[in-house]
Amino acid sequence: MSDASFQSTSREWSLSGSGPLYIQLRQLLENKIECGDFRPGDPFPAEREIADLCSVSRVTVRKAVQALVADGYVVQRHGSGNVVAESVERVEQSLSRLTSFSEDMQRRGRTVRTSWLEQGIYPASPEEMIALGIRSDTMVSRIARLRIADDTPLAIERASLSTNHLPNPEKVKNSLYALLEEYGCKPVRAVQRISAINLNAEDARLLEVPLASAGLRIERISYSSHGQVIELTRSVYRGDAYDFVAELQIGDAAK
Amino acid sequence: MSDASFQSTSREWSLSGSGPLYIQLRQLLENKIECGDFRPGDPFPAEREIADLCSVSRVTVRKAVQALVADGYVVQRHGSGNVVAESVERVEQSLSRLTSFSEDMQRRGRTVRTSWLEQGIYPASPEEMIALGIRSDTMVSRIARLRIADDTPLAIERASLSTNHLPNPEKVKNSLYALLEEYGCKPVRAVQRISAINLNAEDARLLEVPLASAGLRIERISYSSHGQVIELTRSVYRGDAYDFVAELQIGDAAK
DNA sequence: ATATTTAATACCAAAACAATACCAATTGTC
DNA sequence: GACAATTGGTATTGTTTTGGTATTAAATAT
Repeated sequence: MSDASFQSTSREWSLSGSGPLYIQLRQLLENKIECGDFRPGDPFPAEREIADLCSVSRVTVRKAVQALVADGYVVQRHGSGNVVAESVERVEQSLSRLTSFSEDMQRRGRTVRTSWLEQGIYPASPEEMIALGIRSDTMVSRIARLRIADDTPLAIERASLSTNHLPNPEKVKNSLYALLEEYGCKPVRAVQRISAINLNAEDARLLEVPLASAGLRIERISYSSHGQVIELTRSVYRGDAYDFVAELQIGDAAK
Repeated sequence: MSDASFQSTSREWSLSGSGPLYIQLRQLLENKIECGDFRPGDPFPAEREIADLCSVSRVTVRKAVQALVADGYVVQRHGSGNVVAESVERVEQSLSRLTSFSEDMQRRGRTVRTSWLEQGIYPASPEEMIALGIRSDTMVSRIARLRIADDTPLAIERASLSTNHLPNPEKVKNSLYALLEEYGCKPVRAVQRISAINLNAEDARLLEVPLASAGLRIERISYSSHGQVIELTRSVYRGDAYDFVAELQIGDAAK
């Protein structure tokens, strides 16, 4: 309630630039979000409040805010106020540890076979560029294999690595990680994103299931001990034949 | 009431901050619990008492208290009074990461709604009998709810419990785990099985997606500290709107 | 001059907030 | 067991806050 001359960070609330006010204001607000001045998740200042702070009309503020809404920066909520949104529209939830493919298969006593689909060096796709953090003119090593358990195709694994980390993808025979260890870039941490998809034509054929069957899609990014991205692996598992098992401890250990 | 300057402990009962009263009050009460002012185990001040102390309406107190109930801090008991819950908060938080959206959704500025589909006692299905380890003539408590964010249905949760552990499923309002705490059977461990399915007619209708769309199916079995099965929860998430994220440590730390 | 953009004023509508009054369940006492 | 006191539960309503919209006037571009 007290006066708002308090100033949280380096940037102020003054509009001293040139051009339309609502454009300047939009820039100002966007910066405040990008800088982390407004944390995604919590309330965005009310429109009248911003209007007072910047000494402009509320409609001007509105125009700026609406531009941010259009770009997905903030969500408007009539009666309760606006909030800073997270940029992703897909909802995420965390799990603890997951069992790995081989681990799981062994436990179920099944025989595992691998069929190679792809093994070589190719121009990087946009998705690979982003995930691996490489430039557009770089090549990447790709390894794609079909996992077969007891003559039933279970999963397709497509791994992409920078050629720095894996210059000779054709040499991978069994364990990718064993070879990586030779080059001294062993992954120590990984983040997996698990979602459900309807299989496309190619994947459905490979997995020998009808088109549009449900599949588990797992995108994994592995990091070295230095925090460097090592590999991007996109896998698709047959939904009708594979389960991921996660075990959680719900400890009182907290506090 | 003028003489509210009375002060029971280190902290006062005055609300001098800014913002909605019930939020301030919630904060105040939560602090008192965290500080050990109210010890877990026994009685929480009556609502009318708090109302007098803070010179606010009882409904305001109620709203604050209900927020605490939703987070598992307090258990309400009609007629006899409220009770400070045990260290449920960690349980709630951990399981919360898996089941409830509220936190994640609020972070994204989305409004969360829950629609109850089923709440009662029914004859056990074969699957439930096996998972819960009960005899064929036993009844089970079922709770089924639809999780909705911004008018977009995101998930269906179907929980089944033995009637020994949850004799009154219709009483579950917010937190299932807070209620379970009353009966002294709180889950400490859970195993989740994640798979992909093509949604059946009913689930597709509820989630407002085309028939046979891909969905994430998560089956969770929670255990008490005695290794007894507490609950079986079968959830279905919209594949096009939900990701699960898992972070893994690779290598030595395993096992 | 005329049309478009810009920004202000004033008013509308929806949601949340908080208070009053009343209902229902449990407990203790007689 | 009946009854009263205490406690949580609910409905209703008025107020406040907040976003939403129409209108209008000035500035700018065409």
